[in-house]
Amino acid sequence: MSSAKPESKKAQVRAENTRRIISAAEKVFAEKGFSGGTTQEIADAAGLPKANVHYYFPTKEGLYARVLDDILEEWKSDAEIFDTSDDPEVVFRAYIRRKIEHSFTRPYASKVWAMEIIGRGHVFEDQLKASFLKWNRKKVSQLRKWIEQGRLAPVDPQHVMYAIWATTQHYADFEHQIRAVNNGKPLSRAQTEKAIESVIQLFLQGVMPRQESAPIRSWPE
Amino acid sequence: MSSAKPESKKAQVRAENTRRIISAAEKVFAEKGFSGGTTQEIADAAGLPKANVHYYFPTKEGLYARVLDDILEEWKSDAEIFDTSDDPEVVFRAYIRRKIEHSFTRPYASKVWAMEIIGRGHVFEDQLKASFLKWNRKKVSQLRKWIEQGRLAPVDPQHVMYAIWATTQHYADFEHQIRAVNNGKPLSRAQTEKAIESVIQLFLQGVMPRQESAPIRSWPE
DNA sequence: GTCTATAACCGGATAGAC
DNA sequence: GTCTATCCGGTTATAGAC
Repeated sequence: MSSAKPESKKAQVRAENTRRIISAAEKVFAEKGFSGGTTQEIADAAGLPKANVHYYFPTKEGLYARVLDDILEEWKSDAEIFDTSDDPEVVFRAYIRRKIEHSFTRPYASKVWAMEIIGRGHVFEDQLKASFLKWNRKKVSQLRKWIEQGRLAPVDPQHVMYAIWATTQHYADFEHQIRAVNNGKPLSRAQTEKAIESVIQLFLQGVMPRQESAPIRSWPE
Repeated sequence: MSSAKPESKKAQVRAENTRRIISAAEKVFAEKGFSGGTTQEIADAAGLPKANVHYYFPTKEGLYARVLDDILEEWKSDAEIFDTSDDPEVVFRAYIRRKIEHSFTRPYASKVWAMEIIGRGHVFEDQLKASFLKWNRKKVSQLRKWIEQGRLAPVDPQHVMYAIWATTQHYADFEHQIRAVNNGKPLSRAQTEKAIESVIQLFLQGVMPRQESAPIRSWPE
């Protein structure tokens, strides 16, 4: 009576439980790996009995695949700027920033993806590869077009993409190492901003100094 | 009689078995993670019965720690150029090249390290951190010195190190993803060379085009 | 030092009451 | 849909003969 459709209440509970299980699984798989993370631990993190996890996701493998599927969608949404701007500098700045921001706001996603690829990558191979390759091809041809127009240096566009993914996801995947360097503390907001600026500068300018007042090369071989 | 010291023969067998077990463990842990990789699988890969693996390494955890210890030594030896050259361009070229070469010749090492750091990183925290931090500090101060001398652009040296590690180790850690992009085939020697050149160019010059004939800045803020 | 057999334990999955 | 109790396969580690 309180609801027009009796089913919609149940559907809502179902959606909520599903979401919580996936979120808990992302965290557990990120910290323990697929084999190391137990369904019991996922259930505890989701606040449900273990049997309920199996009710929503009959197998651990299936739950894991679902988690990865969601992560690929995040990877894609991070690149939306490719569709809304045609300026390479604007796209690089925005894409790198968004990727690194996500490395701090949703680090588990990046970690699970990394572990999947590092290991044998069965789910990637069987269920995600085709979608990923199609998406990657589109982004790479955008870079290639800019290179042909002389708006990007003549660098291999695929390797540039690899470098963006590597440098930005590093802040999520190697969080423990970075925290150790930072005296055991996670990076502050200001330090996060510094990381973003450093990576952007690397891509836009490299690390060699610019000779502002010297039109001829002043560094001998 | 064929050997002066009777013990040395046994010591030799011991050294050989130890080496084979560590090498097998590196491979198995890289492909399956710490929890997913079984001692049985490691024993099979080493060509020994499982009980013998336990004879040399009483616990799986201890074997894993030993594998990681060896990998940190490799990371350090990759940076030897920092001690033999004082030219930033030479050092960057050599360090990046050597790191990427190792990503192709010994990919399992990089994968095990990555998984350890991505997960909770207990062994890193307990046994490797101090040695790693000391080594890192030394390399970073070398970069900082060059920046003060104006021989490197004023970029944060620690983030430059992160970027080098990320981009070079990516070719080992994300090998499956890269192979998928490359039509399922591992990179050829020529493609490997292309990867090395691309990453070196990224660090030395960035991706923005150079205006060779324009001595004054032509890019407005 | 090597190997077979086994102990002790744990985790994914399910049965079946509610 | 939810939850308790349980099964079953697999894993680390060890005992003990050779």
